[in-house]
Amino acid sequence: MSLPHAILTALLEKPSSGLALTRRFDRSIGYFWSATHQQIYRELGKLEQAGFIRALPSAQPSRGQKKEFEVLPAGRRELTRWAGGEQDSKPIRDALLLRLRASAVVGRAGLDEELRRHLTLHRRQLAEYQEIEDRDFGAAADPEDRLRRLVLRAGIGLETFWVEWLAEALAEVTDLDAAAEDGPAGPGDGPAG
Amino acid sequence: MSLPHAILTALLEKPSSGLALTRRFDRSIGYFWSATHQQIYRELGKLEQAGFIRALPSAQPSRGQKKEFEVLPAGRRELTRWAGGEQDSKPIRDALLLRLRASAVVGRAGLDEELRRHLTLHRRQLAEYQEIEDRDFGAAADPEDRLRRLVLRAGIGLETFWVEWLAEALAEVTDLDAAAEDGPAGPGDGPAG
DNA sequence: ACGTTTTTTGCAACTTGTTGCATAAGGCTC
DNA sequence: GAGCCTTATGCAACAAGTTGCAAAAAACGT
Repeated sequence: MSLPHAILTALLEKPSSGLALTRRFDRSIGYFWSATHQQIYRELGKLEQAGFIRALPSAQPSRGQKKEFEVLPAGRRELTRWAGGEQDSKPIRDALLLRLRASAVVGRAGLDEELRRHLTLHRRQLAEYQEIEDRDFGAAADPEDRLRRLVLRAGIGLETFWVEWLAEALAEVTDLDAAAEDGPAGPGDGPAG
Repeated sequence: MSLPHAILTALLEKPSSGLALTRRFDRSIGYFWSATHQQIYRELGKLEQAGFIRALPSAQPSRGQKKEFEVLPAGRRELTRWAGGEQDSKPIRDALLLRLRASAVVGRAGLDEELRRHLTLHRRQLAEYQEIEDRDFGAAADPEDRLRRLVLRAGIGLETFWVEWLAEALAEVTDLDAAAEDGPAGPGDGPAG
């Protein structure tokens, strides 16, 4: 729904080719709006047809040959229009939380390993974000960078939350498994479900 | 990808009709795995064909007539199998963060209103979660409820994070707008972008 | 008994996102 | 210059999610 606007933003920050965009989506923008190269190429085609962007004249239209895009005035207007409206954040869809809920019914086999795995992943992501903050946002500068830093701090806050929650969850599950070994077990209970 | 497992979990917790499931997805399970009634009916059909669930014998197969489903042993096995694997949480896709990034390029017109709107929404959601915790999870009880409470606490933690971040963002944007009124403005700057 | 509303299930068309592969150009190696 | 890897663009088929609507049954009012 907002992929075109993500691309317009990225292209306004810096005109790029499809592959360069894909790379940037893997790094900065993709942290909060991911997209595959397929989506990006398809959307670039649509945006070009809509007259929002155009290929830089240097490149001929041939397959396998780099094609750089820049945003046209109509594209900037469209992004401005979109940014003036409301952005509804859709509800969470988190498979790990779903699995916890499932584990309450069919048993907790392997749950602690999975929690530990996620803990590692989120710690790594948090470290990456903090590295970016240290590198790119030393002293708060112009308004543009202060807004971008705000976005980064959302990422840091989210990862911090997950790391803390996962630690709490791990402690709880460990406690449950220990209790199941001594005491009697209820239905669907026990570490080897 | 995990909608069938969300439904199996819900049906194991309590056999239900399609509409009843939809209602429950609007409340508890949908807080971390949302689904429309369309998705649910379609998936119920697939699950029935796969032999994972069956309609309770009482109901005849006729349109507009309630049809309750229960999970068959094969369905429980499938859910157990799924819960034994890895659940990859997909990257965030947050339109508000995207908009912040866009606002850094095309101006901050209306940004503070939007932040305030989200703040209200997240405060409301947080209150709803806390009400559920107070109502349904007084004293920590059996292992099943302790796991479900853990899930709820993830929701509470996430909403708490957003409320805090939005307050921080609002302060930052207010400060930027104030600075733009006195001092000189850079490119893409100014409260009326 | 009759029309209206609500409940419940479902089809069809569409949009968005994913996966696997194809194709072309350019550079590197031998 | 033939083979191979990397870069770069793109098609096609599929899977998942959304939107709008239809239609049968039940409940309700008069």
